Amino acid sequence: MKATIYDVAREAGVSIAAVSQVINGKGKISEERRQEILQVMERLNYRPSVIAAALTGKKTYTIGLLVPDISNPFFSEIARAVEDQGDHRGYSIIMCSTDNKMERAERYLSLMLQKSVDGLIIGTGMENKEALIKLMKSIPVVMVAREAETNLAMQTVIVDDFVGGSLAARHFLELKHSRVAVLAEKATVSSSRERIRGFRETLVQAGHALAESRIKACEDDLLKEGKEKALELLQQPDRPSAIFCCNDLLAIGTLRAAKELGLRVPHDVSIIGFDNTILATVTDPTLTTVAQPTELMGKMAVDSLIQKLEGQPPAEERVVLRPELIIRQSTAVKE
Amino acid sequence: MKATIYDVAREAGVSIAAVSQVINGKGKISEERRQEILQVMERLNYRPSVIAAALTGKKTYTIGLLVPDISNPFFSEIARAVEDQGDHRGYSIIMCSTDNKMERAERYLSLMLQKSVDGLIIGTGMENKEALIKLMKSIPVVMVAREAETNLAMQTVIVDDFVGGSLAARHFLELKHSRVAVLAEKATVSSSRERIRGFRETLVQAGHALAESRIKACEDDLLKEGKEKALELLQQPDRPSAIFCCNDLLAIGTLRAAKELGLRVPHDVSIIGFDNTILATVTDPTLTTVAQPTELMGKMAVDSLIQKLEGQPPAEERVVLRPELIIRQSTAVKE
DNA sequence: GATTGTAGGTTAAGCGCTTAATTTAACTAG
DNA sequence: CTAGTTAAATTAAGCGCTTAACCTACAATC
Repeated sequence: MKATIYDVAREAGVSIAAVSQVINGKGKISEERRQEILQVMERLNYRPSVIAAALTGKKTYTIGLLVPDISNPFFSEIARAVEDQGDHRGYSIIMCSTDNKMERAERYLSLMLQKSVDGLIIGTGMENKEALIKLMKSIPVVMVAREAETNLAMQTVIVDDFVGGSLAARHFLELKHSRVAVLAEKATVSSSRERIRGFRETLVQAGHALAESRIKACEDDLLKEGKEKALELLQQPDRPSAIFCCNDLLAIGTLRAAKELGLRVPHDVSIIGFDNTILATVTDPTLTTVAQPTELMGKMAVDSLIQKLEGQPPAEERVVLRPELIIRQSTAVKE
Repeated sequence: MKATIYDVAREAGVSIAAVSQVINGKGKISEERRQEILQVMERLNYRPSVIAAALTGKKTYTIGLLVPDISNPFFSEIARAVEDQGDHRGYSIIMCSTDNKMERAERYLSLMLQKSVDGLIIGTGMENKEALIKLMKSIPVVMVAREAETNLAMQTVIVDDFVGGSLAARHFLELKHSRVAVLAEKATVSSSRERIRGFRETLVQAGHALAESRIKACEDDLLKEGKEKALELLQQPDRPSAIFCCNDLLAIGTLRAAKELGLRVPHDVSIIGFDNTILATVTDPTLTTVAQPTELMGKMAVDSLIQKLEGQPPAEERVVLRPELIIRQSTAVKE
């Protein structure tokens, strides 16, 4: 059986309060007693129960991380960064993959509350404003890589998706592509929306247009659906010479579609991805992509959350990081 | 403030015991009372605290998942499968990346105990037998994708790594490669060891040998180190015509090394990976690799663990799944 | 009509810990 | 020598829940 505070107290011949005090380094205890108690704790291999401590008002030192899919490399990289920084600051991470499904997200949220996590890092869409507002009343929340769909003041660590889309467009324009298309996630994904907006606006400013028919969105299995939608795009009359994909997974789907149609990348069609995950570095051809500073984002999200739940004033409401275009082999001057 | 069982009891004009009974569907309560109480719970948006329930001997419905690195696609795929099945059965997952460091693993384990997780799924090496034995006395443990380094009877869900290595060797032999090399993880990783064993044995049976100098191991950053070690292998006198890599990440490192040396894959050197992660499908050339049934493994590990911690007799001590060779473009007949 | 059952509750202890309030002992000052 | 301080430790209440044991009507049995 695991030793409890009572066991330690009995062995050391003191009250449990004394033991509690040395655990927490509070209260008044003579150095002598303290050492005795520490020894007993050591001997019994005693570890205070986080559960019991939490019940008396202390924290659980656990935070919930909501992402669309932990097996998507972008999010697993975020998750790793979050875990590391969390660990560094003494917190564990419960992971929740929502598949961008509101139903799943809400179920997980309610569960996290029941489990008394100290705070939440949300990297998935929160379409339900009501729910979010209510949530924030009961627990500190930080958004990461996704915008909250509300005008509420929220801690947010995000990349400037608009600029990201704009970078992609500018690159295409420099390469003389004006007949372009976009492959995105479904419209409820805020980051996709912003990327498209930035992409389109830059295009428009250069005197070009982006017809709705040139934008396709994917619901679920990004790889599979991405390929399907890319096929559709690439088989449109007046085939686009360049496609901007709102993440690397979609870009890979597009790569596959191109291959299936016998189109060479970048010769026949240029492709830009987003996220700069490990995937972008290994594809054939390697992927030109808009990089997000994943590690930094994860770290900042954690710091921001912990700062909040330790009651310090929030340093910065919104941290907007700069995306960066990484040029590799999947883009070239239009023939 | 969050409503407690007391609030519900007061509002409903009953004792907290009555409320507890309807929460747990136990005891004797008239259908009438039950409905009344349910309504009050609904109205107050009451959710029982898992923490408090856990303190009275119930479970936390949380399990710890230890893997070397959640951002390694193989493990993030495992993690996703574990999460899904866990969620399905009512459990949440705390994730722990150990980087194959004993120190990290042990720190995490002790933490998981303090947090009273119900069980542990371990997908990382456990070199410290003592610690493992002690651990198993206090909490149910299931190994996944890694062998426990002990002769203890342990629930284990694993792929037959020996056969996996053997499949790779056989494939090389069929392609007339006999001057082969191996790129592995460090020797403490049981799966790497078994894969090498299977690989070598098959080679030996065919009358060939595998010199120690032809085996290189990586410690940490598999991608970076993998490339370095692969460079070494590929620059040895009498350069190997084929390299077996103990996972896809290492194979990618090797791919990069080959490219850097101006060697064509598979023309100049054939490469086999292991895991069949998403990476293997996107590389250039796509990777011949030994596939593990990740999804199934994750699912079975969870089921096995839950069965154990719900007190049912273990169905099967050791589940050994069959690996499968997926032939893609990175291997070809020796020139 | 006394006995036995039983459905439908309630009481109260306890899970392992924290913490405010209190007690005790030792010491200082006047 | 006594009142007043202070340091060191204890007492006890409480966190939100579970559960065994107990109580109370009321109906059924002979």
